Amino acid sequence: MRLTTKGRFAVTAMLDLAINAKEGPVTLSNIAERQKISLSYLEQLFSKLRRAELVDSVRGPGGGYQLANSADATTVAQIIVAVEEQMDSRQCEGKENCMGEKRCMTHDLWQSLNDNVLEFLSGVTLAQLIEQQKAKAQESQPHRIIGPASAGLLRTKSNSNKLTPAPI
Amino acid sequence: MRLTTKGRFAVTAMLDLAINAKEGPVTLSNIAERQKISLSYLEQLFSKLRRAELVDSVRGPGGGYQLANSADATTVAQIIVAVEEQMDSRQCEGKENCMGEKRCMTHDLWQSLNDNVLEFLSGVTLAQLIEQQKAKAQESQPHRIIGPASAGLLRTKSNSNKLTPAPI
DNA sequence: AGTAAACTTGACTGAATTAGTTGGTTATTG
DNA sequence: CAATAACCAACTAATTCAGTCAAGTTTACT
Repeated sequence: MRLTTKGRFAVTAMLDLAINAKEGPVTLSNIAERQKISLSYLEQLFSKLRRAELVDSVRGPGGGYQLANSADATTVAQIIVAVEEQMDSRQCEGKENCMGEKRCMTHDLWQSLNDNVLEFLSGVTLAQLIEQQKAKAQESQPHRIIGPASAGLLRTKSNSNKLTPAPI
Repeated sequence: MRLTTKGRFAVTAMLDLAINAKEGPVTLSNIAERQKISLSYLEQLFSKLRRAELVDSVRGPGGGYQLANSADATTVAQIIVAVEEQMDSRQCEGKENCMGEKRCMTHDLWQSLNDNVLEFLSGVTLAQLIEQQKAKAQESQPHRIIGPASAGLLRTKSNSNKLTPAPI
């Protein structure tokens, strides 16, 4: 998995959709205007989002896009996976005995790091982001918004707790 | 923050360093050979790593690089921040009243997402990665290596647990 | 002191990705 | 039929990624 501005744009657009498509579909031109993202770039992104079945499209006048699932069933992880390319910086491209002896170190290592970041982002839904947006609008106090969402990470089935968390 | 192959290369190289620089510094040529990364690309990466004070360099014959701090005081987050460019896909470039009314949505939103991923990666040290590498070499059973390291995420000081984790 | 090993730096390159543009076509509504 | 808006494909500029090349500098060793 990869984290670039592309994924950010996609999540931003999906957030806009979740907020503004309560009654009827929303056009990409609207999103483009509100979020200051170019229309054609949005088209590319939503083409991927549609193929990933995260949004539904309605053609013709009065048409536009809607979330395919509810806002609390749509995770940031889904959006990013749908939109970002995946990275493969292993010198072995899948084959097993890549470095001869101890199999190139990065082989599984990054896979698990990926999995963990992904699992973290799977714990953050659009609904949560919207709620935080509202909450912040009232309090207007910054810092640590999504923090507790990381509770999603606790769903790890494993239990071998050999690893001690490092001090910051 | 951003996650690309660049950061992966850097972490891989730092891991190699941590493992092989137990006695005396290690040359980039050695790392390049072992990890199959181009020497000059490593030079660029280590230039940044040195400026970030994550490695010490020793010049002259017999020289090379060493970790500046111990392996369990060096986190994946530090390495990635040192090496990756940072992303800024906000249409407002820092100024406050960007969208007029509700300040462009992405303004703090991504900051907190960033912070959380970063905090997660701060919980993973080189020492942990090495240990897992060893452990796996014996068992040779894949899946879920870093999982429990996410315990680092529990260090969130906050308590307002309004956000319920979403089902996968 | 001289020299060679090794790091350091900068400028430069091709490929890939990002972001945006242009110019269509199809489907749907009125 | 005309307007709207999704869909689609090719193309472009800018940026980043990854690597190359060619200097320099520092240090150790003879």
